[in-house]
Amino acid sequence: MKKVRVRFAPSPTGGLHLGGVRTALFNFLFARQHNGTFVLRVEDTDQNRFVEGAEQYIWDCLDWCGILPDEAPLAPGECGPYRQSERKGIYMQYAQQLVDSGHAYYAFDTAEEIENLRESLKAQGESDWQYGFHTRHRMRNSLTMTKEETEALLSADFPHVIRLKVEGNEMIRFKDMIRGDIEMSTNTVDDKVLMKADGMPTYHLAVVVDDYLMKITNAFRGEEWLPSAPVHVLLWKYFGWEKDMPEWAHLPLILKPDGNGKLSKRDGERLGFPVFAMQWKDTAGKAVDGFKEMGFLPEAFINMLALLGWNDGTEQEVFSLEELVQKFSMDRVHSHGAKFDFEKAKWFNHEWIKRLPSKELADRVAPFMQHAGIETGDKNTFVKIIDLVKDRCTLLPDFIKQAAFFFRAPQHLNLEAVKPKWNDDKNNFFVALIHSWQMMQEWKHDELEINFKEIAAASRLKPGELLFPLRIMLVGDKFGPGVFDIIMLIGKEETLQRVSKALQLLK
RNA sequence: GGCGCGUUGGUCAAGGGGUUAAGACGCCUCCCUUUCACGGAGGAAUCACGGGUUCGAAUCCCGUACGUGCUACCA
Repeated sequence: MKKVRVRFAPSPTGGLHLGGVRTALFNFLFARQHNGTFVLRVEDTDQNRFVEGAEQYIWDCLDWCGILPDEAPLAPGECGPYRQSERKGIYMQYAQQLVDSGHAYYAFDTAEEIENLRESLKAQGESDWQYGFHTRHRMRNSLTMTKEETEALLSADFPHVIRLKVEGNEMIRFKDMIRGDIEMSTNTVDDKVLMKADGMPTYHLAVVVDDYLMKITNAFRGEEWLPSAPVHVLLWKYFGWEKDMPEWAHLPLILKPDGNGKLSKRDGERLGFPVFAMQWKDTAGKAVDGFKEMGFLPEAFINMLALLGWNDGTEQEVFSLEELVQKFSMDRVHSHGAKFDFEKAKWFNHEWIKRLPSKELADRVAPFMQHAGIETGDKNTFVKIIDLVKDRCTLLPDFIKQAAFFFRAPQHLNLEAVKPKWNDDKNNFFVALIHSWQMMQEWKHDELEINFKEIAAASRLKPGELLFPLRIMLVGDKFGPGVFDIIMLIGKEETLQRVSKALQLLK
């Protein structure tokens, strides 16, 4: 049995999309599960689309998610280099091999010529033109020219590409781990360009050569690649590497929440949710926040992504990375796309906030608090606060509102909620309460509560109708954990100060 | 247009011939809590449509419709 090797092969062209992270995740899970190797290969063969910093960014995203690869440009292994631009020199010989064996040919048609031809045919109502087995004989290529003519053009460095020569009327069959047997006719696949005029390989040549050279055993990619899979299968065959061809798995698409179609960055902006894992700054300096900045825990992000197109068949929905490694299986991945549901994504985060130990959570929350100008101070106290409010927080920034009043008196008191039922009796109660609490030797939860109830009873008022105003005085509004829990944490001095101040305002 | 892939509630989905068609999110109604949450109980699907096969079909087969992807010297 061959050692499992998988690769995530993104193009460094911008922010890392949800779907990309999921592909990386499935690769990671599969590799870990089979004690295999997870490779990150950067597919930067398109020099026009190359974006500075995108590669480091991809690494950072995977790092944040906790699914770093074993081999990558930044962590070289045996099969480097891991950037296709740096492998430029090795593709030509393989393309040449195909030319020599008659499976590829030189084509000298310029992009303009082809475009013009396509346009004119379109005008005649022939819209499905493609450079292929029934048209290649009308074009300028080494199949239609004499050997001498071809040689002359080549030695004169006339711009050219190398195209795959796809024979017609052949059925290509291959197995997809998710969809089972797939069958397609070569009649619908065109003579794909293998080597571009700039000397770079196209995706088609590069994936096959690199997957072979990197000994990839399982190739996972998005469903949008399915139509060109025959090209790749053909390439594996023409190279004579058929027995080493990886097992394919074409992952279902992640669709936009409304309507249909692939989820795009624009949808996120339009509907108000992130699409990238982490913040991406484009070359113009415009930044788009990702799940991280939005306050997602990587545990939740990964969990949510795993369940987008996969489930283990039980009712379990919350999985840790370790559990996913254990339970993930490609044959339970769906063959149809799923609409992205941001509400459900938030639910996953809420679940993870509730589950993560408060001590751990505190470290994740602290940066958000600091960003809001709140110093979290003593860690033990902060952990207690986190423990008290975490049920109420869905995204990490929610902690700012839910916990701020522990650190500073509320800026604004929602007295409107209290005033309608405010009266002298209540006022007198609080005056008595302040007096009594000032005398307290020890500041203990149960004793404070007992004392509170005693004074209430003496004032012939129900504790409930007094607890509510007290909450407003301490928190500023109608939310937060138990009033006495709050009192314990903010302490005697602060408690009495807030109550006194509120009483002034209520006069 | 051609080719591929797909189609169970608003969304994610379990289900692989016989079930009252799970569960989750969201929504709605209650309970708990005189806050907000958490927690708990409940409510809502003629399984795209039409034909078959079968004693019996969400499940198998064939059509149709619809959706989506690809159809670049982009990946």
